[in-house]
Amino acid sequence: MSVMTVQLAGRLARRGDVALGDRCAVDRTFQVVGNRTAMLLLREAFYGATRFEQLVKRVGVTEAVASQRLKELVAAGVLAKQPYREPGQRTRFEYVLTPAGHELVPVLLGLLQWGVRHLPDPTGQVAVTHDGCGAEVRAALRCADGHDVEEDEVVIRGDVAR
Amino acid sequence: MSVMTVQLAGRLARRGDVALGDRCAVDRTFQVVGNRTAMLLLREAFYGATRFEQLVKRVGVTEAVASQRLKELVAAGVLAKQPYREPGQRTRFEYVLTPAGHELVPVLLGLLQWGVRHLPDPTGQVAVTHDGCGAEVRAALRCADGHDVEEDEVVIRGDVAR
DNA sequence: CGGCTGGCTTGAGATGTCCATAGCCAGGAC
DNA sequence: GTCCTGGCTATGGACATCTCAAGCCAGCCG
Repeated sequence: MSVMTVQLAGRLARRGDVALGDRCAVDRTFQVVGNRTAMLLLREAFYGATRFEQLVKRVGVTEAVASQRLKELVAAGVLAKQPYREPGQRTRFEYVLTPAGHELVPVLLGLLQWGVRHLPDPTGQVAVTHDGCGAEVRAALRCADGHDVEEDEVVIRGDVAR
Repeated sequence: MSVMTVQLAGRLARRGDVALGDRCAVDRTFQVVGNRTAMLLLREAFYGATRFEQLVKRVGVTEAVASQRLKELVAAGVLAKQPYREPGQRTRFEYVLTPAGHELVPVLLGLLQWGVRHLPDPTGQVAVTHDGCGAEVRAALRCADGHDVEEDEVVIRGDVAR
């Protein structure tokens, strides 16, 4: 077990040409939310849709695909499948964001906002703003101590078995 | 042109079952960085790789795919293809993040950190920390006025032609 | 000149993700 | 019981993306 520190940006410690530190965390996350349907399901869950039919209609995907992706999202711990019963109805299931799912919201809104800024839709304009002050919202980096973190202050450290 | 406000979360204004406000910004962004190779190329560009051969080797993808994705990323304004010349060499090109590309870094690191937290790699451990204080780094939302923005303080407002 | 290297391009085949359509099942409503 | 609805599952085909393998071109090196 060797320990390697990757200091960003530009001052990158590497051994050979292999990406150290990360290796495959981005890959693994992408296995879960790296497809259109999963990301749109996540968006709709964030917007407040919970029921299967609702999700299918809003995402605009077939039931087969929605079913498959929802299963994967539940397995990955992004969504939870919870029973609920409306009066006079049988027990059904709804899909709600787990705490881990909520942690993906900055990523989701980062993608949304980036598209709004850099790939504008010619047929309509969208703004993502802060409810209190009306200013534009963007994804940023913050550390657990509450500091704003700039790109060059990020350290990715990996204890990678070799 | 009608204007609709989508207030999150749970207190969502909708008309019918169509997602308002966003419509397709997430989709459009996903056209650019919604595939494994593009995201990994972005990661390596962030880590400091610039040359074609370097990117190919580190991402672990074939030259054909790398060439294709790099072209798309350049077309989308995420990377810039710049000429450079090492002494005694002919002019070559390097790929560097544009300002728009740098704006995707919080998204990229958000995905990375989410994978580190929720999909741990059994063969090694990785940490993403703040250089100054050593605390864990995560993606968060911040508005242009500098406020921290919570999930339920986000307003997505769309002027959507119908 | 011919060889080598970096930076691609092209083609064939595997795999993944999508859509459309159809069908299954449980449990109220009748 | 039969119908209907919500929530899936199954099949087939289209298209995107990946891999492997081969080849092309520019320019420096000998």
